[in-house]
Amino acid sequence: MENMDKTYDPSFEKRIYEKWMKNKCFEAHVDPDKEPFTIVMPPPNITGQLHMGHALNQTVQDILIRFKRMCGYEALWIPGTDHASIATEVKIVEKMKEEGLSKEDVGREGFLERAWEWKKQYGGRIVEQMKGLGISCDWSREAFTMDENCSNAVLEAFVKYYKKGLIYRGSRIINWCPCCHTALSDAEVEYEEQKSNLWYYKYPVVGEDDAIVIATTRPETMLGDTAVAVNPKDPKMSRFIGKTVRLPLTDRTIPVIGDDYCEIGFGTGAVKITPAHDPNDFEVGLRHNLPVIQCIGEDGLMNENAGKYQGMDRLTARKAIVNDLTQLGLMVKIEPYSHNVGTCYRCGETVEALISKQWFVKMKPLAEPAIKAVKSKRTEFIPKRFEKTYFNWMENIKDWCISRQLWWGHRIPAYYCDDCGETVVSKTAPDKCPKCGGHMSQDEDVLDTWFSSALWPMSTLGFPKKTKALNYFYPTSVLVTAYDIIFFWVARMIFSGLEFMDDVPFSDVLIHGIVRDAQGRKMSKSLGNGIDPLEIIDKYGADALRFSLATGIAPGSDTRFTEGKIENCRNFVNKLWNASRFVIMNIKEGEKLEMPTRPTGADKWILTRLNDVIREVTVNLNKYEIGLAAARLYDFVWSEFCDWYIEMSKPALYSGDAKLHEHQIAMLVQVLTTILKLLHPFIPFITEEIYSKIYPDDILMLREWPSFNKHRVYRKEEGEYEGLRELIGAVRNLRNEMNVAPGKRISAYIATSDEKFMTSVAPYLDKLAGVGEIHFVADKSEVEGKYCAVVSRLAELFIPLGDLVDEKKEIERIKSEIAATEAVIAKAQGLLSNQNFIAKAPQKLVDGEQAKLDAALDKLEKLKDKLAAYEA
RNA sequence: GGAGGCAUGGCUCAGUUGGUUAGAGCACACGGUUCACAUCCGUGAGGUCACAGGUUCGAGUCCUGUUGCCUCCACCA
Repeated sequence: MENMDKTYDPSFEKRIYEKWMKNKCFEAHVDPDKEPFTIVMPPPNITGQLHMGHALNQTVQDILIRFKRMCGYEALWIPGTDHASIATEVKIVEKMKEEGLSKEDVGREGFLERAWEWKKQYGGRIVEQMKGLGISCDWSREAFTMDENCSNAVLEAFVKYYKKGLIYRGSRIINWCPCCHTALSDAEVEYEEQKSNLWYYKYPVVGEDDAIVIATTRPETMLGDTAVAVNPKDPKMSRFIGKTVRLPLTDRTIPVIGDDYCEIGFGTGAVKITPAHDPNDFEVGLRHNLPVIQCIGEDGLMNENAGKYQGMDRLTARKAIVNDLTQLGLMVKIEPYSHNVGTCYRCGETVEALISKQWFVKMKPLAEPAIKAVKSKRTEFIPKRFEKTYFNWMENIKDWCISRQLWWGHRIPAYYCDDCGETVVSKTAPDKCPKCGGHMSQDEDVLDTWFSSALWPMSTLGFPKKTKALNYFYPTSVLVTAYDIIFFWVARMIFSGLEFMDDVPFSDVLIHGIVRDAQGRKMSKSLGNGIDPLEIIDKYGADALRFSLATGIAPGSDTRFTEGKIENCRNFVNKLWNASRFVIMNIKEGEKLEMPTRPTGADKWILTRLNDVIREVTVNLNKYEIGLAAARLYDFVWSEFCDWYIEMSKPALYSGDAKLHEHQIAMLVQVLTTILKLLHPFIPFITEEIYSKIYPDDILMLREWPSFNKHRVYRKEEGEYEGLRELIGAVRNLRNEMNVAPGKRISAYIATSDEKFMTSVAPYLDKLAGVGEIHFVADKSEVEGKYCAVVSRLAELFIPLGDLVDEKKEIERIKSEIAATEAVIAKAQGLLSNQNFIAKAPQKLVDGEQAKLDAALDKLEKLKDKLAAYEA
């Protein structure tokens, strides 16, 4: 048949992808006769290009979706990209900076034009990258978080939440990034440990010759202090309560209050309270009705409340204040101190706690059903331990700040009257104020990017429209994502789904790990250790990349990407290529390739093994144990199909007997095509390519998944051939140890209880162990001259090696085998003499031990005979 | 402070509900070029499964404790 190149070259991948696209293989449709299986892709940010994490994430999803599609589900995988409000805006601002432009220079309109241009460029590139990976998503449904339908979903959600009182606008203390110039949600703040100091200084008590020492890591916020708190139960400090202290560097005095927020025994026993710049202090301020004085502005600079420090940035002001306090003799001591500082997850700038008027989602009422949904297993996490993380977050959740002072994103559908200040929240802009008829202006801010992501499983299926697709495909089957966005995304999708669809967005959440570098470090831009999936695809092919990502992964665990692993997987793919090449080049014109009705012993062995593989791979894929499934296939294809079955097929193929040949090639084709199907979800390109060489008019990805066939399981033959493999291994070992030339064929005397079987496998002994000539004997007494013996459960082989036999070596070999056999006997006897074992262990195991013991005793006897013969 | 994970040959990892002699890849040693594949084939060496207890007929696997590494959450100034 058709020639295949000697070495696997993945350049056919593009052609195969086009074939799938042309045949609309990825498209799914509402089909009431079939059960849907749906995945929505976590939309990659349009900030740049795909990294290994995306490749892993998408490989996992593609494996699942291809598997389920072959299993007969109406399998829908919806692709898309995320506008990534803040992340993209940061990138665009950076790029504009290179041109010497700022956001203000180009204005809102101009900026948005640039953003859409960016989306077109990077979003398009990402799609091309995804196609290169071979993923089978339905591109006709490709979505973008800011396309028309997703935007409608956002409007619908915002307005509905607002009408229910679940969205409100208010002045609260929020996280502010002075660099991105926007509010952030709690989830968007990352804490990192920084070395700093703890400054101790005095606040003099008014009217007394006394002072309270406070300690702080942020002296610059003292200008916003409105109280000093001590614990009322603290015997040393409670006397200060009700007194007033002078706030140094200002002309203000502030009260000393009692509040158990101040912990006894910690620090100096007193803590300065700055409600405007610390969330805890803000709470204390509310309890004591303290004024709020903001001294740091949104630009990160000291403001008009900072007196002479006005205009300084935070760190400069800190130095100046420390200096001034020292000059005044108020500084007591400075200690080195490391503590966690909140930073912006996008730009890394230290975030500032500020009081600001923002929009919030009230979380408690939404969290409650979301917790219930997971507790009642409507949604399950795999692995389960992540449910704990989820509960912990949901149970301690605070209101979600959703407004961002950015331009790229969904503009908040709130309108304020220029005249009377009336607020209207509506999907469409009101022409005039319903109260006073004045002009209404839309809120300048946009929504947190995660607000739209939270609606993704619905909005991609048509929500807010009640589409047939939404009805059929929702709730989706499984969400596949890394553990780092459980809070950002997974949790928020769950409460949004429950709120708007009255149902969870997905039944399962499959959490995978992150891809690390060879040293186990996180791949990151700053370390420069990222590996570009595209380069790997260029060098090794997408299949090799996919297989290396799928091998050895376990739910929830990180994985390392190493050059060695990718090479190994490329070699595996090459192995499959060559095995297929062997099969295909041996197909003769006109041969029937259907499954033969009368399998031989070796056929029965491989069919039994194959059926076990089908069962295990299917079970593991259903359990999301992708790594186990991949490893099982790897081992089976390489060590059983290639190393044994193909080798065993050669005598028949080269026999010159046309009937034998046809039977053998049909078997090979049948086993191979089953293997291709099983491997297809993992390495779709090469399997499709090979399949097309056998069945040019067919498409593998649309074929049915193999099922376990109990009529093709032959345990007897399986056992016999496993025995044969052992025996051949033992002969090979002997040949090696005795330095028999690899090409040299040897003869053997065989003592066996099953002469018929041993006769039937004679060709294999010849081909695989170089035993060209066999003579059956009753026992060793019939063997003349020097020989070595191989004892196995099937037979005893006596191999005359003439002068090659080194008696001393042979005696050593026998002795070590006796020792090994005795160890087996000792263990089995130990177990079998233990009454508890007999009574409590499963019968199958007891029988197994007994059989093992009998075989070992028999073997030992023969070995001992042999040894005695030598030593005599 | 709270929660979770990991610890298996030189390296990277498998090992599912406890049950043969704990597996694989890489690396290593020895041997191999006609007949699919040197991106290959055969053989071999290498492990007290972190440590200490416990449960069990039986523990790499379950429980308790110890040590070391890692992650997430909280953020007490």
